[in-house]
Amino acid sequence: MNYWLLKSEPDAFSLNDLQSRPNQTEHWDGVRNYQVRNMLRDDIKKGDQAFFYHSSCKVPAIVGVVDIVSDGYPDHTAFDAHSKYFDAKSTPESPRWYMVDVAFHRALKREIPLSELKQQAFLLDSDFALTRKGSRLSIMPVSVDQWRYILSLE
DNA sequence: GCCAACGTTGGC
DNA sequence: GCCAACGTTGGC
Repeated sequence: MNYWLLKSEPDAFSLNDLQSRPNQTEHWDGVRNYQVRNMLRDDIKKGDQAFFYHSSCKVPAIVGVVDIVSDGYPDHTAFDAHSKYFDAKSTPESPRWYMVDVAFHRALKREIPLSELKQQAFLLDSDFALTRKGSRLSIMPVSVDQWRYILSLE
């Protein structure tokens, strides 16, 4: 079992939005970055867990935990000419983009802001991807030790 | 294959 | 709104 961090802009899709969905489940679609695509296609598996991170907002922070409830499968929004995620170069026969399904697990007892994570020597020393300079990936791996450490800050 | 131009992300 | 850091595109 592996751990991840998923970024989302709360104005577009927040943890509360996920909790409000039918079955508290949603497709994690629209990823159009090859490095993240590879993770979705090859590495992220049903049964994994991920932090839900709010980005591009007043207080960027880890706000909750979600369950990965599917393996990666082709992102069908790429096939839909009306979708903003349409990509003519991705076809059902040869899909270019992938997604997984995620389910609400729980909200953290308190939000853990990025500013606080940046002050944690353990995370800096262990090369935590979120606080790494220039890191812009919308999905990133979290080690078991990092996962437990962050939960201990709750 | 290089690299300039452009677009995007996301913290501040 | 600014801007640093990346990623992508396309001419050559």
